Amino acid sequence: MTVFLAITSTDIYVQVAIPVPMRQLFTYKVPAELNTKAITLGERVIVPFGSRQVVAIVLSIDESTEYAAAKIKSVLSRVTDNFSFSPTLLNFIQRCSDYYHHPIGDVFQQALPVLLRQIKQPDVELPQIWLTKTDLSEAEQATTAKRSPKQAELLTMLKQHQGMTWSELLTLGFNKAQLNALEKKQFIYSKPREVAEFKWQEQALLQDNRLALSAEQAIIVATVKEMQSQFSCHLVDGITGSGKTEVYLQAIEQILARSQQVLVLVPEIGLTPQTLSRFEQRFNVPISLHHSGLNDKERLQTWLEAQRGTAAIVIGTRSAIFTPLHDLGLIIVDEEHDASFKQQDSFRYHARDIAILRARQLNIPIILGSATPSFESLQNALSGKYHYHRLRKRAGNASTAKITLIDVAQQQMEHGLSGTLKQAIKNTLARGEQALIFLNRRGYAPAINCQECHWVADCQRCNKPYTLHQGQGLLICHHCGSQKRIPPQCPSCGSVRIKPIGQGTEQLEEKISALFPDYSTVRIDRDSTRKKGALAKLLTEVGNKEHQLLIGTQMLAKGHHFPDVTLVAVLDVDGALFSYDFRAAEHMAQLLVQVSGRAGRASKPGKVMVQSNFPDHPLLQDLVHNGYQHFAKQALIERQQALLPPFSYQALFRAEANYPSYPEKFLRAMTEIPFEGCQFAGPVPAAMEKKAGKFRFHLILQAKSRKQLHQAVFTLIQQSANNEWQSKVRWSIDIDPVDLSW
DNA sequence: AGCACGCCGACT
DNA sequence: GTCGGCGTGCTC
Repeated sequence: MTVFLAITSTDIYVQVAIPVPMRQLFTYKVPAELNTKAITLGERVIVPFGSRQVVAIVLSIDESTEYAAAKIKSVLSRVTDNFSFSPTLLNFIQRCSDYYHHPIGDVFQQALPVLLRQIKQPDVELPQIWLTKTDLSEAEQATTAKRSPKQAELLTMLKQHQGMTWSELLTLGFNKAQLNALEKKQFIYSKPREVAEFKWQEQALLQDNRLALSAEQAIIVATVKEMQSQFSCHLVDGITGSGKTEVYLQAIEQILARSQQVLVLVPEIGLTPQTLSRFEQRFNVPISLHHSGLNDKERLQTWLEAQRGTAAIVIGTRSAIFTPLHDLGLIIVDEEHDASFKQQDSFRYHARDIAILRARQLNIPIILGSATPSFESLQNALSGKYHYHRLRKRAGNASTAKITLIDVAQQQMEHGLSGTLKQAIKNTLARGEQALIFLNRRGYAPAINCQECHWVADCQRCNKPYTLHQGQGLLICHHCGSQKRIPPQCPSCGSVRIKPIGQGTEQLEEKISALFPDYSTVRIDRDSTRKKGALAKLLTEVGNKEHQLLIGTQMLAKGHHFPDVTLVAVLDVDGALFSYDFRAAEHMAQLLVQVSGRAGRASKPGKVMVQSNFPDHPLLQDLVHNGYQHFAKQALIERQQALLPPFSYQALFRAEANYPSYPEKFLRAMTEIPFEGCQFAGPVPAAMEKKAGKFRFHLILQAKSRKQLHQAVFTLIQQSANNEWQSKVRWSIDIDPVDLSW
């Protein structure tokens, strides 16, 4: 039909998504000469937009338009590289835009590799892969094995696989020098990878290291197999060392055996190498990577290999959920509770949540794995919405450190360190073992309490702790917005020692090495590992015991195992117990359990010591004595009673402007109309109220059902056009917000 | 988000 | 006199 239209040169109009934060499509005319080969949905076109040109995506093709003919411009050109969005991916991205109420053009922008968003389209080459030559001299190999073990390791790796890319090898920890050396010795050569759809062959499975499954594991693999052509969501809840990865591998094998592709999502910090290495040991199939260590060209190659069907497995971080896999058969989200799956700016999607959306759309299974499942996933599992699989048995030599609480209320503190803890660190170091001091930086504004009697300033109306806004010397309730001055004295005991909860560890990093001068201290955080390969280097040094005392943040809680670290010290958990952010305790618990899985080994079990002013707090007690699951179930009961997520649904409206009154007024105007089944909390100043000279306010909308939430958000967006403060503020929507502090 | 247009302050 | 500060409005 479209061909016929082209012949008679009837005008064709397209509605396109433009990379601007506007909730609308734009209509353009397609000149007949550009439509000789009929234009298709999902294609990219270059269009004039204002005074510039942009790459846009075709979302509808029409024979007529409602838009004023005089204002319509023509498409300048079509991008003819064949890499357009498939109908299913188009639909997926549109559904993401709808779910998050985020401008469609911006969503497409994020789903498209940087190089394909540009007017000047890249020259696409096939990725180079490295292979071993067939006529290797035994003698020479033996010499290499002896003289350069790392080269030998690389050679073995390449022998097992029919072609690996440089980015894979780099991610696995090899370097260019090793590769060059092997090439010089004429052991290996490179060539472009052919475009061929991945097809399962027997030698794709490297049999030798397949593990026997426990009964628990076998059931999961069998269940996934049974459901492999329908949507089903499986939560695999298993402690560190319980064999989650083996379950993934065998589930993946079933899918690969049908020549289908697998997408594996991992958290942002450094888990890709470990995952890749496990997968390479098992499968001789093309694996493509998508993580922050790759450049734009490499990411484009992953995207293209997935689309062409060359890649059998794609391993990637958050944004890999938008990879255009050609025949996707299974999605795995590892460490599904991890906060890095949620994007925290512009398009605030949660990769785990939309991964479920994508699996549902494609009628395929999805596996969520974690030792500390998010309350959302746990609730879905407990309620029967997901298949719930627990792995309780630990394989062989794995260990989990025990958590103990140190009551610091009555102790003399030295730079945030109690005497008890200081002694424990000393003892650990004296035994020749390593200690890790964990700095759990607050991601939330603190409450205040009395240092004498532990009275906490609560909002009487909401029964929630007030949040301190130091700048103004005010306490603000982040629930109802009520404010009061900081009391000069404790209303309970009259003491003047009123302090923010969870502070006083700021300069610790500098002081600590002074406290233990005989040992080498190393800091592992964002700053010290910014450089490429820096983290790997530090981890190696720690493994070699070049450092005895490690100081680190969040990132040390993830993935890496430290067998010789037998003491993990967590200096302060109290902030999480008294936060207006109802998820603070959940995150704290996940962190403690994750670190406890990082330390020690069976022969040398680790210990986690946690300092608190409130060691009797029921949540802490529950976690320490009954474990994460029990704690989570208890906390879920509290959430249910308080009607908090996952028993209700939230949207967070953020607004910012150069004057404090604008965002507040803008958001207040939104609260004027009530919505069925919905409540507003706020507007309140953001915990980080003034950032980059802008004043920021928050408004939370909470609804009993998803439907009611979406209806209300939809209406509020419509009405915002008439909001008299609308032009004075920048504002955005966060559906299912997880970080309320900024 | 860009980008142009426009209307006021301190410069060669 | 004009260069440029950023407030405002528009983009098919």
